This record gives sequence, structure tokens and C-alpha cells, in this order.
Amino acid sequence: MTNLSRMNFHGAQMNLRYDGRETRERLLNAACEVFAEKGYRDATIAAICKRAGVNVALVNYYFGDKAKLYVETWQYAFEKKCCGQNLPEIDGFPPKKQLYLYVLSMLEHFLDEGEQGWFTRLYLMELANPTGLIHDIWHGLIEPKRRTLIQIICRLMGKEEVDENVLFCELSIINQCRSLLTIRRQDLEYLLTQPLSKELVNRLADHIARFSLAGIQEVAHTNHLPL
Amino acid sequence: MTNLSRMNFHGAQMNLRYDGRETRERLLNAACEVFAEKGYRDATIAAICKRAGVNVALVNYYFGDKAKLYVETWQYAFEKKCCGQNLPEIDGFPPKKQLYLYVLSMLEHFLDEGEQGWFTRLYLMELANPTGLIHDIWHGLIEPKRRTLIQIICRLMGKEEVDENVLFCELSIINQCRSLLTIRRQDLEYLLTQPLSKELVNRLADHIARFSLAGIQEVAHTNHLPL
DNA sequence: GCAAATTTTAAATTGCCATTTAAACTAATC
DNA sequence: GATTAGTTTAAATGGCAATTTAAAATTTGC
Repeated sequence: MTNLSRMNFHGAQMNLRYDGRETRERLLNAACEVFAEKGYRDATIAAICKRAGVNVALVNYYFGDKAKLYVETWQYAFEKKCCGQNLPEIDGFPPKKQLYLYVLSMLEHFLDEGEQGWFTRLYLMELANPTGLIHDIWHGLIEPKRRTLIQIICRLMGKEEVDENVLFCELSIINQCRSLLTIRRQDLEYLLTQPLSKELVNRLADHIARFSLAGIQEVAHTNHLPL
Repeated sequence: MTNLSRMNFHGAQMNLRYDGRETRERLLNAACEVFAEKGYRDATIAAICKRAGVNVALVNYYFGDKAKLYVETWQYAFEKKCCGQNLPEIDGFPPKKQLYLYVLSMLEHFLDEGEQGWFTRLYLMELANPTGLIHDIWHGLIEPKRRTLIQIICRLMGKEEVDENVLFCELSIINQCRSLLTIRRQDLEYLLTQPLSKELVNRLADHIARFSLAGIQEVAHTNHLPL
């Protein structure tokens, strides 16, 4: 069996023996951890295979190359480890509380070392160091989350339509969260002069929600900076 | 002349012939551009030397290795290309306007392709992908800027002392700016549904200042999120 | 149980990049 | 203008990581 005849078997599906499926899955799990921890560039195939306890050649056997493994890992992490449930149920709450819950859900995986945090970490790693490899998937996965936040903002501003001010507010909010998640832990602790803890994360979420709420209401009212 | 006897000539100073000084400077300039554009990891010595028009061996000859070149590039960019003037003169303005000027100064190098932007870009590249190499320099260069912002916030909050709320606000502000500068241009244009322009950057600076001003005043007053 | 297909392995290959080497070259000094 | 110190060059070296190969091992279907 030449490699050529395998060429297009690298989808998720076919011709896999039961033991094959298992190794493939082990690789995906290991890839989740390593990619989430190191980012695409710094993650080595060797490290992934070591963590999975399999031979280095198997990445190419099952996925073709590192880039394709990365893409599959993304989808896998989304479907198996996150499954759209990254956002808590926020319907029915007043919009102020919705904003708080949204922010909190972005931050709360921060200290989470477990499976829940993998997708979030992959996401943030990609934000910090875009590989461009997941461009196609990105849209479908991120856009729904985006829409949720935008709706909350619109409601808080009393607007029916999305305009520049709404998008600016969206940026302000996600950027406050994003940077917190991408900054090195030690740097954040230096800036805040205290060690990270669950409580600190909660206070931060609280702060960002209040800070942003006031910001949203401010820019909803007037259109020029009072100097 | 063995390499050993050169060992500690890699400082900025000694024993350089006039033509040597010139090549050294050409390397530093090229390094500014390449490091600022690619970040430490993705910048190759070959690319830097090509841009400088010199032989690859000269990086090691003049600086020892890539890491030392990076550190010297940082200092060089700060002294020659930025020189502490990254911040505009803000004394004498009311604190609200000071905040606006501070934000604007962080954003305005964004579209700047010239020498002025190099240090800012190096700085942001380091934030996005910390090498840890400039840890020692960092403090001295960044801390003064930080202090400026913190003072503005304190004034706006009517506080004498720096507390957690002040630091949270500082984070909120610099994170809004940071992410804008580190996000890929195409991604930002996608999020805002319009091409980047000088005017857009100005409106963004305006937004961030107003948004943050309201946020600061909000958290200065109360200590709990009204849900 | 046998044959075919699939999986796994160890080792080789390839490519990229930092770093070194040693010889050729150039400027400065006397 | 010869000697010395400093500079530049092309080519070699060495390390790391992705990828390939071909043979060995295992499972599956009959």
C-alpha cells in the first residue's frame, strides 16, 4: 500500500480499524493539550506523539501533515470538548447581567487546567499567533458567539441595528478579555501585584462588566468626546 | 585572531573600525525592521543580513548570537527611534484630555510604516510573543509610561493612592489598545466591516477614551455590580 | 488458519536555520 | 610599505523538527 493510494483517506471517516480509531483519537487528545499549551509553532509532532504514546510517523499516517492535524484538532476540540457550550445560558436575564455572564464565561477558563479549557486555549493561541490555517472553520465557530455579544450590546444601547458604535463596544469588551487571557501569567501577576486566584478572576470579570457597562451607556448617548 | 579573544568585545563600544561601526549600525537598522515585522521567532538572521546587505556571519561577529542582537536592537530602537518621545506632552491638560492623548499616542503608530513605529512594533511583538530576553530592559522602558497612565487614572478617580480598582482600569485601557495593535489588520477590518484609515484610528481612539472615561468614573463610585 | 488490508515501528531523509571556521580582504599605525 | 588589528566572505557544521520509507506486526474477512 503506497502512500499515494492513501492520499485522500485523511478525512475523519473511512477505512479505520478499531485500533486505528483509538490511536487517532489519542493523537487528537494529545494534540489538544500540546497545541493549546504551546501554540502551533512551538508544538512539535514529536511532543504530541510522545504524549499520545505513539510513533512519530503516525501523525502523517493519519492526518497527512502537521497543518492538517491542527485543523482537525480544532474541530475535534470544538465538538468534543466545548460543543458550543462555552457560553452559559443567558436567555431570560436582564441585559446587564447577560453582559456580566458573558464576560465571566470568557475569563473563567483561565485557571481551568482541564478539558473544558482546551478549546478556549486553542482559540486564544490562534488569536495571539494566527496561523491562518483555521480560517475556514473560524467563521462558523466564532460568529455565533460574536452575535450573542453584539445583541447584548444592542439591547444595552437601545438600538435596533448594528452600527459603528456597537462594533467599537464589542471590540472594547472582547479586547479586555482577550489580553487577559493571552498575557503571560507572571506578567499579569506583576501588573496586578498579586497572585492569580479564582477570586481575582471573579473580581476582574466584575470589573470588566461594570467598566464596560458604563462605557456602553456613555457612547450610546453622545457622539463626541467632552474634553 | 581567535573568536575567544573577541569574546567580550560584543558590547556596544570598543575596537570598532569606522567601517565596522557602519556595518554594525546597518545590521541594527535592518534588525529593527525585520524583528518588528516578524517577531523574534520568525525573523531569520539570513533575512536581517540580506536587508542590511551584509554577510550572515556578521551577526555573530558583532553581537555574538541572535538573542544578543535582539536585545541590542531593543535598546537601539528605543534610543534612536523612539527616545522616550513615544508619549506626547500632556502636562497642563485636564485629565480627561490627557487620557485621550494617551490613547491616541498608543494607536497612532498603528498605520505608521516609518521609523517612528519600530519601537512600538517591537514592543507589541514582544507582548504577543514574549521571548523573555528583554526582561531586564523592559522594566526601565515600560514602567515610566505605565506610571503616566496610572497617574491619569488616579486623578480621574480622585484617588491619592493606587489600589486594585486603579490597576484594573489600567488593564482595561491598555488591553483595549494592545489588542487593536496586535490583531491582524485583515481581521480588524473584518470585525469593523470597513478598511483601516487614519480617520478610523482617530474614531477608535476617541471611542476608547470615552468608553474608558465612563468606565473609570463608574468603578470609582461603587464597588459592586448592580445586576 | 490464511490472505489481504491496515497499523506500527525504527531509521533514514530532507530542509531550515543558527552558528562556526579559516582564509581573504581592508584600514590603520608606525 | 610592512605589520597589525579589524572586517568580510564563502563554505562547512550541527541541531532540530517534519516528513518519508520500507519492513515488521496486527487485525479483519473469508
